[in-house]
Amino acid sequence: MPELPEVEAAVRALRAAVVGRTIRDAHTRHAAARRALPDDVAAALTGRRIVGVTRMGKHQALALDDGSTLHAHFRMTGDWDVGRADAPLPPHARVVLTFDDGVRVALVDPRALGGITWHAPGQAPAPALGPDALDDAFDAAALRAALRTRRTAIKPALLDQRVVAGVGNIYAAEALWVARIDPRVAAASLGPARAERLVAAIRSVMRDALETPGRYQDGEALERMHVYGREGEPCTRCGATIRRIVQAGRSTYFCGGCQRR
DNA sequence: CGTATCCTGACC
DNA sequence: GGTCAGGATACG
Repeated sequence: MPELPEVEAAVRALRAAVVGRTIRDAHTRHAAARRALPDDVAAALTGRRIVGVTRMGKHQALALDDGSTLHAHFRMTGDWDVGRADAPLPPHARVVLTFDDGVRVALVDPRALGGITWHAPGQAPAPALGPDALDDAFDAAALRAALRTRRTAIKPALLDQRVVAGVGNIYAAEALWVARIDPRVAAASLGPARAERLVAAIRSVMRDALETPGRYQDGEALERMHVYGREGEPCTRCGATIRRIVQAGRSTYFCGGCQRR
């Protein structure tokens, strides 16, 4: 499910449930999850205490008391299920962590593209990322600097986590609509004024989503979208028809009327 | 840039 | 049966 706002909500729930708790059992329930977290590595987690949970873009890091890190990524369909250890396990639970106080956290991930990996102290858990979309370091100057050498269109560039961390396919489309920028515009051609508008739009789209409970696959969340999933519908701003194109293999929705090249 | 790949489920 | 899906990476 996750772009930055959904991951942030998941991190907050996880943090409240597990910081200060000690792992009593860790195991995987799917071949892909086991490749990422082999059985012996999972077994060695017993006795480790979680000392902190942080988010970097869409990545999550669970700091352990021995200086090592559990790195979690939801990819397309991951989410945490937090509950009691004696409750029935939800469908598609791929990794299960049980804690000393009876709390159980499961990585629920129907497509099993996400996962948890373990990293020894000093090993970087996440790949190099650009500034987090909600970080003050993400401003118009930083965005333009990151885009200057790109030869791609702005929309696929926004999905590159080295440009800005946390933006995904849905909110990239929504932010470009808010900023009135055509997703096909060359990334490197973005001027100062449009970069400013785009940064502000990304922030506001992320903040709005963060403040709204629920997930964006819910009908209620999709109703708030201005362009995503709305091919053929009239633009709420100018009335022109929302279009769908494919960029870098992914759907892009935009309004051909008020999003300018 | 495009394509394929990792997976499963929903939908046509 | 085929297509598509919120992500990311590897390769041509």
